[in-house]
Amino acid sequence: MPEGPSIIIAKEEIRQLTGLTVATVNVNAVAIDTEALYSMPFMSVRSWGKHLLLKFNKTTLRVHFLMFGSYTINHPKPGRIAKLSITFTDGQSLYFYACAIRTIKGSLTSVYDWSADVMNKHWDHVKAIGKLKQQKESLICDALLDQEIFSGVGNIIKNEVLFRTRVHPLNKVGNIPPRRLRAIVDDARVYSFLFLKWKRAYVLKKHWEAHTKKKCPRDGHPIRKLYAGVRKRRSFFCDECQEMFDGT
DNA sequence: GAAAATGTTATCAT
DNA sequence: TATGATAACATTTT
Repeated sequence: MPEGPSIIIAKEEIRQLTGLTVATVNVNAVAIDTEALYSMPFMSVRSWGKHLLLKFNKTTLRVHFLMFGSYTINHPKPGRIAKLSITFTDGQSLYFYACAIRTIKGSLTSVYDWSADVMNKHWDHVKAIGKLKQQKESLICDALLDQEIFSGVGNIIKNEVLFRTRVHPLNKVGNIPPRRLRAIVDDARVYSFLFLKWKRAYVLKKHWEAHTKKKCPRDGHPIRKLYAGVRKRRSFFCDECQEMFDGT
């Protein structure tokens, strides 16, 4: 479920329930005020990166799927206890499993910087470059996972973008030439939309060039796997065609 | 059946 | 206090 494009798909599916009125709410091990939801109209759905935002009349629910979260509409998963179940007065229902849920008070715009979301129409690549310049010592494989810079980018997108732009994941941000950094920033958005298109068509995995791969599709060299950076997430890369800019 | 993985956050140390 | 490392959580796939 996790990365930004998957949240876009969730948003679109769940949007069909907007306009309905909440009938019942059930939570399991989630600290939210269910009282505030009863009888409330489900107004709209938005997203910020990996955050799915369900707007009700007086409150907004923030759903984060983490690694394993999922949701279903009208069909609860047999034998599973949802973190959150909502039924509407017309009989339809919405279920969230294994996710983190919070309420947000106040306006969303006061909480979220939409220009940091790589899939948002307000995405601002200039701001992203500016933030990267603030952390020259970070490895690019860590910086790409920074949700304050690249909201919505996850580990798959990270690996694919670095492969596509031919930049080695172990580069320090400050060592990457401006033109290449710009290419990374731009491709984070471009690849996210490709991810979305391929995910919708159920052909995402077959388009992976580096992530989980053994052999480089460009030159046949081995793809190396390393738990790199302070985040220790899997990096898949080709030492031959992804450049190091460390001056050596 | 063990292990790893599209991720974040709470808690424990330093 | 503030920062950083580690643990915890949870489910599907390999």
